Amino acid sequence: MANSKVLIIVGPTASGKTALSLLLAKKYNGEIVSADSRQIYCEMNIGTAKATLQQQKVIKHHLIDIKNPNQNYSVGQFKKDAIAAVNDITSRSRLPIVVGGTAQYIYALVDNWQIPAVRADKKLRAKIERNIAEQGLPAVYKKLLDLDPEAAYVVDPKNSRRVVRALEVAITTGQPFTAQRRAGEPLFDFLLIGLRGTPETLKARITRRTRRMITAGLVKEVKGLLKKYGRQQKVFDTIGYREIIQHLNGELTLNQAIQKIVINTRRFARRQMQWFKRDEQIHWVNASVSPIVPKLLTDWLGHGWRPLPGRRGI
RNA sequence: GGGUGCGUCGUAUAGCGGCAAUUACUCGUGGCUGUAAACCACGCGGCCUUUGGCCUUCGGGGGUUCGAGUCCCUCCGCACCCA
Repeated sequence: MANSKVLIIVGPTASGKTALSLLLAKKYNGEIVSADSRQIYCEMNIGTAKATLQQQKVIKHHLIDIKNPNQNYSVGQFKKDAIAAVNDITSRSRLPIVVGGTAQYIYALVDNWQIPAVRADKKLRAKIERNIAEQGLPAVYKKLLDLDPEAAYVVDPKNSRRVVRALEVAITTGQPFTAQRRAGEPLFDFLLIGLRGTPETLKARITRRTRRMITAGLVKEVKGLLKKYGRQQKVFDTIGYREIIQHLNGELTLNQAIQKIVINTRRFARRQMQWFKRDEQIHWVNASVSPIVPKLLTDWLGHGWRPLPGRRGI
């Protein structure tokens, strides 16, 4: 299984990952596995910049629209689902192409994170959070260190979410959290391609894409979601959705909301790059028309794989 | 024309005469193992021999004072009120 080839395409939002993945999937007989924490959700289409239904008809997509907005999802679940999808695609002699901007998901797969097999426990988390509110975060952090001294080196004492999770794992399993989170042997033969552009290009693309989303009916999409699921869903804390919700609440004009979406998307893109820029195995490409890509793929795939005829200009 | 108020870091703000000057956001750097489009930390006038030192700052100019972002005068700009 470790010999199975898996192509990974990463990059910040609006860098052109979708377009590139569609081209490569066509040319190399591939199927796409989305590694995107928001495209997981049904009915969030415009704001998450999903491939269109038309495109999904041509190229099979996995891990898109697998949850409703009122359901939770997580890295651990993603890792399982992604492995299953990759194996399924490989078994049909097609090339799995994992595409996405959720770096945590990407690296859970690529670095084979051994994620503690403890699901989010709402009640336990609520209880720990109550303790934090009553006794303060430092006191709760001390409790964690009692159960898991090694956590001092790994868990950020100021980040209550991380403390809550570490405690949740330690309490549930009776084992230290830090003993359970390791990286494993590589699962597949990965090739990582990273898409990036100059900050100016990216900014222009983001601005253009945001306008296109509005034209495509983002406000209507958000209205429909709110009507169906209420306002409280965690997923609605998503760029493009939360600003439109603020607009619908009367807190922002539509233009202000659009501006905020653009700004927040740019910040998001920068944060995404935090992960990717320190990964030395990524082959960086500046635009989806780069001639380097076919060469990389040919070298990596070897002779077993023949590009399908046609399709120039990748 | 008369009166009042206001001009402080990219923006918005704090600043009873001892201040390189508050807070928030933006911005920058970094972290992240089942919430990750989330969450968290640090930095943000300049220079240096950087647990410290030096220089330049709070619309412009002048004054009072050992000492002024803070008080006084004046000019410029903005806002509002009366004409």
